[in-house]
Amino acid sequence: MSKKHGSMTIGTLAKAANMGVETIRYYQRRGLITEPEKPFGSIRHYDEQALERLHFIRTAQWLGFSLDEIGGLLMLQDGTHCDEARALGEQKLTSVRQKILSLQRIERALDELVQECCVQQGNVYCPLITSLHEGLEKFPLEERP
Amino acid sequence: MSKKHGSMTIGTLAKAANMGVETIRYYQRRGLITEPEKPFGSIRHYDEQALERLHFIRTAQWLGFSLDEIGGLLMLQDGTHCDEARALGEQKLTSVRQKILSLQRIERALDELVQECCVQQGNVYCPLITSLHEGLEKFPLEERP
DNA sequence: GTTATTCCCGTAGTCAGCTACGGAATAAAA
DNA sequence: TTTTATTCCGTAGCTGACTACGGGAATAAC
Repeated sequence: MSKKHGSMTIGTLAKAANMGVETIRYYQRRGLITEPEKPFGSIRHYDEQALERLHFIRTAQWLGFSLDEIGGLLMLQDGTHCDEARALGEQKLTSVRQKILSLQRIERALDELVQECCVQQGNVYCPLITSLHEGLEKFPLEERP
Repeated sequence: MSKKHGSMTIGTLAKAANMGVETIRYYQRRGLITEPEKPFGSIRHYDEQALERLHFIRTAQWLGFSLDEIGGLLMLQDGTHCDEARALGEQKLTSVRQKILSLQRIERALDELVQECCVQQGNVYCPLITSLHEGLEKFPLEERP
């Protein structure tokens, strides 16, 4: 914690990003973050950008993007492929919209179920479970990847 | 397709549930569905209940439950644990809602960016990714398991 | 009655996304 | 300066959710 941010070792970076060192190294191997050149001696140093990238990866991942997809997003970064970037961006936009729709359906389903579960106290059968059996059969099961 | 439903072989069950035989056998191994006793000869027979259970599993899975969680739900099935079931459902509901919000932000960002990307030809930096970084920094990163 | 499926069962492989191991080199703390 | 972290790097292992393989038994189709 002595150096200004802008020069973290992989360990401190990992701590800052709240993930393991090995995970970062794994992302490097996957090409998701670039391994900084190491100076004469030996140890590599990472800057704020790397941390941001890790945050980005985690968020995108949480949103349901695979590491490959995230790699695609990150490759748009150099700015020299604006066309491809736009294409990929549009593609992602479509998939994001689909995900939103799916999640909204899920939300409605779950919401209904939880409501029902509150109301019918003292029932022998939990309506959540029953609904999962009965009520959800009409839901589109096919749309999962 | 000769026997009345109530006596399916694993293959027909698989077909009815639209999944592979191996998947069903896998669920049996995981304890998600009980393996019916096999009569004298050799072949096991499955009834409607098994099919329902498979539907349940698939639906719950679609709702974002892991197989372990589904196992938990199935154990609550006796109806005496309605509270726990509700809690589990509410938990999922919360996380689904958060995901929707995040995705909607990403959607807006992507949308704007794709627009901008068209306009600003010849720019060195693609505004798409930059904004993805900025826009996402405020997101709740901590809530992932 | 002879093929051809289908079932049974165990084991093994796959894919994504990590996580751990081990041993040498280097940096930080005492 | 010695001890104690940390880093580096390759390789191997793990978890979740399947998916496939192989060989023998049982049943269905012709």
